[in-house]
Formats: sequence, structure tokens, C-alpha cells
Amino acid sequence: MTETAVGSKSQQAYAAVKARIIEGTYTPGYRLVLAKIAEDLGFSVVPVREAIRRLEAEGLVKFERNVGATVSGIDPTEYLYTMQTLSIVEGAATALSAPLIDSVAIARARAVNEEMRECLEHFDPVRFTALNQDFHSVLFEHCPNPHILDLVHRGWNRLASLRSSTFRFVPGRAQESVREHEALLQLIEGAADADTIEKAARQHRAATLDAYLAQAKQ
Amino acid sequence: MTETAVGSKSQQAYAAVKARIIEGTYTPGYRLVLAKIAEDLGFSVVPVREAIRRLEAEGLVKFERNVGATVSGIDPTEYLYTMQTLSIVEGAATALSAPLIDSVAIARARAVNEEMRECLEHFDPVRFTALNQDFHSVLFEHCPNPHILDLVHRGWNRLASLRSSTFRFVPGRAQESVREHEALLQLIEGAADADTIEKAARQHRAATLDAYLAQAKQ
DNA sequence: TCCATAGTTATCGTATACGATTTCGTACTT
DNA sequence: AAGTACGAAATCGTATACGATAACTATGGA
Repeated sequence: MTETAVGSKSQQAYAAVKARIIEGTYTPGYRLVLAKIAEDLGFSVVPVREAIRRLEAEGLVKFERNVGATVSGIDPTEYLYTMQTLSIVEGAATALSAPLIDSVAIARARAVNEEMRECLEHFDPVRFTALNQDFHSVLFEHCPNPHILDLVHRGWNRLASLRSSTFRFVPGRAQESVREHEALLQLIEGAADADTIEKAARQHRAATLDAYLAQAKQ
Repeated sequence: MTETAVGSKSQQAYAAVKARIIEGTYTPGYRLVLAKIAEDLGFSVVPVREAIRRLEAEGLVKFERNVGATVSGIDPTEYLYTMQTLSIVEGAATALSAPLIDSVAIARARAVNEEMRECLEHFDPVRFTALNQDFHSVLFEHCPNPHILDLVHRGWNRLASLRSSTFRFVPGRAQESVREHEALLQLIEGAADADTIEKAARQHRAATLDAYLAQAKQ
């Protein structure tokens, strides 16, 4: 994920702020004051500033000159852009990875998917989301193109910053998602052609977007 | 292209260094010494450092802790990753844009392609490359997803930094490229379905990669 | 009461300074 | 002569300081 060696304060600040955004401590719209974060971490403002700029490049933070940084908002348009882009890069990543996925990995993915199904019964959306990423991460383990994988991760991060927002969990969609995962695994097991797998994976993400759009329209 | 308002020195430094990389003043492997660049531009090192980090995020430079930054190299593997990713995002961008391209834009694109053909006769590879981007830029003018467009531009920048390297201009490929452009225009004019257009656009990029790989194998 | 304006405060943008780390060259030893 | 160790130079990483800009507040007038 293009991580430079840890250890530098700039790097630590990046990781710290990113974690706070993703775990929801800093919610969208939250004002990121350099001096304040620097004091919190015990650093000076310079490395913090660098970290914020990097987060900006990833789309997690919005920076306005002479004003400051805020955690990127939950603009529906942005959501659409992100989901659409994600559907494309996830589709490609899945298709590229598919021929390299062995039966052991398939079994692991299936186990994760089973856990997801259980999460639905106990209604644990946070864990469900985490497992969902795990599921796809297993599939992408041997993705032959790290650039594409990087784009996937960026999309995920962006979505993570929207957590606990209106975008999550359209009713019924989660169940469908689990079913689609199984279907995807069967395609991979059956060595379906790349195009079929790509379409299925793409559609899997696109369906979540469609479900949101349908709901938003009401 | 995610440009923050110009005017800040950090921004100017970013633009200046990026331009030097793309135009070839700083060739791959070139050592970017912060203090030196700062002196050149008349700035202090802080904004320059920020600019370099941003270029690192875009993949144009490589940064090593306590050592410094160098212009990203011409590693064949990186080339493969970039081209493959580009084929995917260009394919998607083209398919998404296609329904929004009007006949005027088609005519403009065709004119650009005609100029490209002329470039081949006079053997003007630099202009040919620039026109190639123009051609696709016309098609992407009304791309409904700016994120995807941004990814396309990043890929182009990355390739641009490889200019005058071994990767450019596999013999015969350029002629083929012009023909594919025309075929693509006809698909768009004929309102072919999104999938067909996406495949054609993707293949257009992939073919250049394949041509390189075939040549490299010898 | 509301609006405009001036002054104050908060925050960013950049410069300078210095400590930390790496790299390179030189001298010494084997 | 080759290898190693030590030291100097170069460069980065971070802290601190200050000027610039925007946001806020209070005050006076309509």
C-alpha cells in the first residue's frame, strides 16, 4: 500500500490520523487542526502537515488553503464515484487473481463468507464490513498487479471513512452479498473465463451501489 | 487532476518538478536533492519537500528515508503494471464517456487522429505521443466519473516520465494504433454497447503492451 | 434590531536552524 | 594490494519561529 518505512514521525502521524479516520474517531467534517494533532502526538507540526497532505492525496481529507483540513465528507456524488471506480478495479483485480487462487485459499474465503453469514444473524455490521474486506483480500492475495491492488485499497479506505454514515447497510443487500460471494467462489473454482469472473465481481460491487441509489431515490 | 489552488510555493514546486520530469529535464534515476531544487526555485526546502512527497504518491519519484528522492526508474515490471492498469481504467473511462460524446467531438477526435497519421510520415514521435493523449482527452471530455479520469491521468504521467526510454515506439505499433483509433470512433458513432467499447479501448492499450513484451522477449 | 466594519484571534504557509543518518573518502592495518 | 575503520561532508528529518491569511467577535451606526 505504498508504505514508506515506519519510524519517521511523519509516517507515524500518517498512520495515526488515518486510523482515527477509519475507526471513526474523526468523523466526516471533523476539523483537523495541525497544531492540535501535533500536540496530541507529541510531534511538531511539520510531520503532521506532511501526513495530512498524504491523506489528502488519498482522498480521505480535504485541504483548503489557509483554512485547514477536514475529514472528507459523505457527499453522495463522491460515494457514487468511489463505488463505481471500485467496481472496476475490484473486477479487474479479481479476474487477474482468479487463475492464481488455489483450493486452500478458496476454502479460507468460504470460511470467511460463512462468518459473514453469521454476522447477519447477530446483526454485527462492523464485523461484517471487516470480514467483507477479508474475503476479497484472500482472493487478491496473489494479485499479479500491485498497482491495481493499491487502487482497491484506496477505495476501501475512502469508504471506511464514511462508516456509520447513511451509506452503509441497505436492507437486504448484505444477504445478497453473501450469496454473490459464494457464486463468485464457484466461478473461480470452475475456472470460468476471465471475462465472466470480471463481470461477476464488478456487478457484485455495482449492486451495492444500485441498492443505495434505489433507496436514495425514495 | 486534484490540483489545489495555485499560488502556494508548495504548489508551484510541485508543478515545476513535475514538468521537469515529464519534459525529460529530470530523467529516470536523477537524484532530486531538496536543497538544490529549493535554491533553483528560490524557495525554502519545506515546500519543495512537500511537492516531492506528493510526486512520490503519484509514483513519479521514489523516496528513500535519509537518502533522498530519485525520479522513478524504467523498471520493465513497473511498465507492465502501469500499462495493464491503464488499459483497465482507460477502457472504463471510454465506455462511460461514449454515450456522452457528440458528433462534434467525434469530428475533432478524427482530426487529431489524422494529424497523428501525418506525424508517422514525418516521424515525429514526441508530437505523436502528445496527440495520442489529445485524442483520448477529447473522448474523455464528458467522462462522468472524475476519479477514473484522475487514474488515467496518473497513468499517463507515469508513462511520460519514461519518455525517450526503451519503451516507446515499437515499430509498426503506431500505425496500428491510428487504425484502432478510427475503429473506436466508429464504434462510438454507431452507439455500440458499453461492453464492446470497453473491450476495444482496453485492447487498444493492451496491444501496445503486448507489442513491447514481444519485442522484449527477443 | 440588524448590518457593516474594524480589531482580535486562530490557523496556516514558509523560512531558518540544528540534530540525525547516511555516504564517501582517506588513512591505517594486515 | 586489499580490506577495514574512522572521520568528514552531504543530505535528510524535525523543531521552532514568524509573517500571512482567513475566521471570529465586538462595537458602532442605521
